[in-house]
Amino acid sequence: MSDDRRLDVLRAIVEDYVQTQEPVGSRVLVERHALGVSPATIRNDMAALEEAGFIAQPHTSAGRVPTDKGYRMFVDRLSTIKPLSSPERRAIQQFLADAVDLDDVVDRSVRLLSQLTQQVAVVQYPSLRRSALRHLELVPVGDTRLLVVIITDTGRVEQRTLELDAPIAEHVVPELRARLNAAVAGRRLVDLPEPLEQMALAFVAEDRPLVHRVVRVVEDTLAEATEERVVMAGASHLARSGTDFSQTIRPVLEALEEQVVLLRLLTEMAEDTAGVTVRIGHENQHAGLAETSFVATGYGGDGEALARIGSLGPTRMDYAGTIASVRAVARYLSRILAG
Amino acid sequence: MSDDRRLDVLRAIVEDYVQTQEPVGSRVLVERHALGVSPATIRNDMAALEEAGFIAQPHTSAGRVPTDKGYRMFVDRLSTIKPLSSPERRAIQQFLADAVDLDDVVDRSVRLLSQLTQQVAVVQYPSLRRSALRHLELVPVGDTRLLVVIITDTGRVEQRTLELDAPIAEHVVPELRARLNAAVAGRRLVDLPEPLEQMALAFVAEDRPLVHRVVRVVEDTLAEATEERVVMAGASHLARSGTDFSQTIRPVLEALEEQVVLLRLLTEMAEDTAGVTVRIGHENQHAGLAETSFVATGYGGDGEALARIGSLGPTRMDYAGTIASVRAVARYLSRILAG
DNA sequence: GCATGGCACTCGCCGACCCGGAGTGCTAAT
DNA sequence: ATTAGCACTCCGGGTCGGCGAGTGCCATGC
Repeated sequence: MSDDRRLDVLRAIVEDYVQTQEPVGSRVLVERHALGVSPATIRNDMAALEEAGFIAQPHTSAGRVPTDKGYRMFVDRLSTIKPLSSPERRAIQQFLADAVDLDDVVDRSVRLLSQLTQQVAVVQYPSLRRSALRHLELVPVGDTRLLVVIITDTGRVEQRTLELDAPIAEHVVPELRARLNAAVAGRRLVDLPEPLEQMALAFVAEDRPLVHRVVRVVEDTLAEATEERVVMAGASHLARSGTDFSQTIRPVLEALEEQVVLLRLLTEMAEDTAGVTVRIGHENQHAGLAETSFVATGYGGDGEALARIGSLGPTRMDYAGTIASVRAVARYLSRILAG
Repeated sequence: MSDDRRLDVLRAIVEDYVQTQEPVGSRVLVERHALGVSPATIRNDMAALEEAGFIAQPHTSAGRVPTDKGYRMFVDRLSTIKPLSSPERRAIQQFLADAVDLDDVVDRSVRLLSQLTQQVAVVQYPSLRRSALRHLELVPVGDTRLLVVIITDTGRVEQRTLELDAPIAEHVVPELRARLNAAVAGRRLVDLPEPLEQMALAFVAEDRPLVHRVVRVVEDTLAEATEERVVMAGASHLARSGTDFSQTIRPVLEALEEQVVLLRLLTEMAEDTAGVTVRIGHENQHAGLAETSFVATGYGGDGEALARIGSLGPTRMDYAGTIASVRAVARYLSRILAG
């Protein structure tokens, strides 16, 4: 018995099942793939694969269906990554390049990926904590309110309103603005605390409280992991016809509406920016996602990813194609943000 | 024959059908409602109602189901608005009051409404064109780029990057910022063009090109109807079990993913801010929404609404409850924005 | 003239039944 | 180790009948 052939059989089963959505039997397997052996032989291999937990049969005498473990093996052994066609690449590049600002870039990316994979796409905004700051702006609003606008080098803009106890002294704002910007410009969040503390010392004692409050807001805003934003598109693909998946659609939609769940999905994956991570079925923590797989990778930043992007679909999805699409969009997205 | 009773019958049919989701027959009708007549009498009325197009029977001998026209009549005659319970009101108020910024307010509103109605909720961001400007900020980025940040009195923030041909003269930015703000502060978009033109004249000729470009960006940004933003929540409610609606779910999800469709949905409704508008089934232009109804109203602004908020569900929805919820959320939302 | 009771009729739904086909596992032979 | 043959299982689809809900109509009563 050849282990090699068994893996071939597994691969063939996955491929056929993904395509037809129906349990695949030994006969059609030899017909559609050049396996060079008879159905009976395949049956023996299938029995072994089932014993090992890679495939299962829904009913006593139906064909076989891959299990999560089977998909896992399939994905791990997946060597052939189909590259996208070059018109496809150009289309992606062009579409992303037309974006006018960060919101637009992210929006286009998520729609694009959803379109390419015909699945749900998820994109995380470039992380604030890992971005560098480009500019801080202070805008007095009325007497006792101060609007703090934070602009990062990825083009992300965050705003916070600050309620003050006492009216703002006129002279403080311009000075604070100048010093703040001098202190933070070009720095990443991680490197911020000390320069900011230093800067605060430069003010006269009576202005300190205000300065400290502003500093705190800036730090809080940048630190809030909660503020990580995630956008999603293509939910309608979940309702693709001809699949019992439509029974499962409710919990999936519910999961996808929870920012928290989306975020965990994206961040619980391996930290290396190079590779593409695949989570299959029950490997996802969330119960509602037990029948879905998620393919994700990082984008932006060198070495350490700025944020992540991924595609979610039924476990019976086209893994090779999805991986290729996710990787491609991530690459062009990184390029846009860097340029 | 009493027309009054016929309307009662129609009302009873709608109420029962909304509750049970099943065609309602003459017998159960007299059992569950105190109509004071026999099933046979009801049958006559039903025949008349069917003749008039208010109800229909799915199969020759099944109960009756309201048509779009029937729902329309029902809604138009709907006098009893059930007010929300006072704990409910308090909960709404509290939940919205906890919001930290505009994004948060809108986000909370849409989730809240979705929760209350157990349907899809849609909220439009306060319109830029109708908002007043609070502040304009100019941030030079590098030598040839200028970031324009626009802040409205509703707390909305828009940003645009401007690519310039020539490096920016240092002295221009502060002056421009000051004059711009003097020109626009507190004004609504509609009233902007002249003051801006006037202001541009105050600059020496060589700075005019830059000034004009900035002015143009501001006007364009505020004018772009495209930039109207709409957020949606509660898509999972579409997949509520026990309804053939799950067959129709795909086109609905597709429609809801199109910002354009959402916007049309919200803006094609009557312009009066006071009332709640209801669109039933085919009254919605979009084909995918033929089996849904949409309940919406305006919020913010006095007299003329700043933006709109609404709830979308199957035509067989609880109109009275939905109308009450939409109205309640809109009211509190307006209050928050005004305060 | 409207309401009502009675009655025949129409269908849709459900369970029973049956059959064909696909697929398997096993065994014996190569 | 592979393969052909074969008996067995079981799902899916199709047919059939009976049941029940509901209707429309007619004759009757107030």
